[in-house]
Amino acid sequence: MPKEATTKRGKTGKVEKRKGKKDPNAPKRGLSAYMFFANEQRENVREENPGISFGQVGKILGERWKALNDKQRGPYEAKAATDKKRYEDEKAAYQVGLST
DNA sequence: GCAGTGATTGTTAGG
DNA sequence: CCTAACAATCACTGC
Repeated sequence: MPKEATTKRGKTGKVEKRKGKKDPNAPKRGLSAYMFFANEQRENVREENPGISFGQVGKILGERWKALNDKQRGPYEAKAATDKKRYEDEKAAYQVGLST
């Protein structure tokens, strides 16, 4: 079941910006393909839709994201994977400080 | 060995 | 300052 549409926020509806800190270094994870995709589309989308609020851009961005083909998401996923590696570094260092 | 869980990431916009 | 839809993620953890 926990395989719904990935649109599951917490419980009350909060997803990001959690203040509760549980890890000492909190290695945070890497970004996601959408983050990189948005980084480029944000300029393009907002250009085609000047004056629109986030509600529009946000949704449009999401639609365009999937509108791309798997190969188009490739470069984005690639960045996501690269960023993930970046996180791996923190995680590694973060673990080192834990395993003592 | 398996399962799901939570935490996080970035955009824009406005009160 | 923060949240909200939009999407992916995916490493970590517990028995």
